[in-house]
Amino acid sequence: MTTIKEIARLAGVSAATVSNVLNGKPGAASPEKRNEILGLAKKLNYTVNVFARRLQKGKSNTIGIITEDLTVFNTPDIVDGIYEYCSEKGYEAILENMRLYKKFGSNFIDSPAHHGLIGKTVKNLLEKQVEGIVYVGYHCHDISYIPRSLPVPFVYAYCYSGNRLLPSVLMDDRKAGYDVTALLIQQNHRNIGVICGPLSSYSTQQRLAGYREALLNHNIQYNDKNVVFGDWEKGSGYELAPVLLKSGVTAVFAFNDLMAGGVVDWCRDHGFRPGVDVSIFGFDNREVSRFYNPQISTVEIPLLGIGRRAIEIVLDTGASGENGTIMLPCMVHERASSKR
Amino acid sequence: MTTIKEIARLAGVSAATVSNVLNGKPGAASPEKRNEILGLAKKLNYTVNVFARRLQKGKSNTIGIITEDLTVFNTPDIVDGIYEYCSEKGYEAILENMRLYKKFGSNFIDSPAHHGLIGKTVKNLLEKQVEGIVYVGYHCHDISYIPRSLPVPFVYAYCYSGNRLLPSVLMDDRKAGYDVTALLIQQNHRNIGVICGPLSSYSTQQRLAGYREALLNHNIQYNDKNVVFGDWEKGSGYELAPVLLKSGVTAVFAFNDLMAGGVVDWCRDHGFRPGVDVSIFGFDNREVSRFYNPQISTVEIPLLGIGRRAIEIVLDTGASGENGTIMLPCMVHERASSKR
DNA sequence: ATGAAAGCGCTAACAA
DNA sequence: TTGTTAGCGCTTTCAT
Repeated sequence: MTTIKEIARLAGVSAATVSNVLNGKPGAASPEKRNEILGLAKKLNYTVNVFARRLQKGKSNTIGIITEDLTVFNTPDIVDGIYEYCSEKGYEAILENMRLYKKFGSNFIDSPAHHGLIGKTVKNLLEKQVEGIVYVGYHCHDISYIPRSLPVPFVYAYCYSGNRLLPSVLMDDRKAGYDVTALLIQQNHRNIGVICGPLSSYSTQQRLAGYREALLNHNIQYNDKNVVFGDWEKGSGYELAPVLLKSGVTAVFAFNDLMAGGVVDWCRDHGFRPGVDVSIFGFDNREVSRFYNPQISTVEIPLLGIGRRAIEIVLDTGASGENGTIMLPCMVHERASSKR
Repeated sequence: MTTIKEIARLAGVSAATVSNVLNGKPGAASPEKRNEILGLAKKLNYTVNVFARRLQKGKSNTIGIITEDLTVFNTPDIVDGIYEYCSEKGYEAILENMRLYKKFGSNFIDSPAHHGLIGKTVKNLLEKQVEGIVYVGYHCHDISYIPRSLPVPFVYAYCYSGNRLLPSVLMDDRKAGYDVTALLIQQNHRNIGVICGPLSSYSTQQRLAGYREALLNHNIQYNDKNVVFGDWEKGSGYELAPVLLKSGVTAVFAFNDLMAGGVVDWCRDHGFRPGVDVSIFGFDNREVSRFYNPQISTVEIPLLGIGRRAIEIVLDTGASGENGTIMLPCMVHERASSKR
């Protein structure tokens, strides 16, 4: 690797002059010298060593991203949003992928081992002089990890610190639950079934709260027979569909697209026409929802926005909303599985 | 940020001693001094500046990854494979995401603007002293970009340099085409329809070649009425299905899962039972294929392996196979859409 | 057991 | 217009 020194030697000037010329300082050298230096740099394929530069400048212009698992479906878009904002602001991003899901499955979350791993990862990032960190969860869960005496801003994205000690950016699950329910009510459904995820899930709780709120606001009696709990997998949608449909619901709101797909299947296997006899809603706007037949109505999570907002807070140390938690609105997509 | 110097001052020793102690050099200091230094480091939350260290050591232990688009479905797993191998070898990875697909769509590929962007990205990585680069395509396409006088190894993953000047790692599309066809033949299909992608696509050409080879090896006449060309979208599968089925094929091999889904839909809409009256195969093993009803038989691309192999070549400057192109075998998954 | 000194590649303040 | 000097934080001889 060619260095400034070498160019200086060949051009017969000092390293300082080369540095100045290469950095475009006006009047750093005579036109001839300037050209000579530039020519040498090109010929020798000179590349600055950004780390030497940063060391000297005392500023890294870099932030760190920690992902729980890059291969879980929502993560890349969040990361993408972070990168997007960074490049707009002239920042670099370093990505640390913990590969949690692949390595440990779901039970690992918020365990001491998990906290330990985060600590190690944070330290690693800190050694690289990052000026802030965004932590990207692979689903919305509570995470009580608090880095001890963190010298840089730290924001959770797509997960949250239940103890509210660190800012988080999430989608507004409650509002989404409300919106879908209100939409179905507006379409004259009075008996709306819900297939939740496990009750322990934050998203389940929030969406369910939104559902109840919408019923209340429209003077519809809440009926707990209409609320059942699945496990986010397609199979549970298939199994729970009859429970709801036999008790007379005219619409089913499943809390993810996979379970909604299960409902669609059950309907078709048993003579109910999705989108005609029964309206079906999913959640997540996964690829499968648009691909399915019929296409499944769903709710899009503002992933890019979550990423952008999180890094925005980190960099601008900006307004962090009430309780340090920011909720971004989701977008409802009506498709054939629910259109009337 | 605490520095070694500061600790040295507080402990009343030299920076060299602190460095040695912190790096675990045996006999660097007396036990008491040692403890004092370690204690101070902990108390002051000391973190090494890895860049200062690297500058001094003259080695970055870092490789660069360039992705065409991180959010396109196959990319994260390839990246994951790269990270996995790196962490095994104690290497760091820097990710540069060009966001091509999101920003420009498909026409951008291999255009001068694209080459310019790659050049810029490579330069960027080089400034960070990477010791090698893996370039990850978002689909298998030719890319004629050759970095001029690259000082570090450069490998294409999931795309290839048609001029064979740089090594590439790909899946073996031809073999996959052969395997699926042979499997169908073995299941007594003699009239096998194919829905390709556009003929300009490398994967299309390869898989089609494999298809023909399998027919040939089993003494089945190739019939070009059985080969049609779609656009990778579900709709084209739906439209082309009748073209094939009405001419009497008993099996349809679509070159991606989306188009296979379209075939399934058409069959169901017209009284053909997928997996019974007609066998349907897709390609890619996307989430949708397993989610569909019936589940779609498909071919899994060894994404993780492609990533691992690519970085392996970069780091070990290892055996780069014939023509510098390495083909990794795919895995066939038989599911309900084709089981007999 | 401990430290002084040199230097990695670069930039910036100040001189000349 | 050009150069000298100093130093970013760290590691590594080589002395002591």
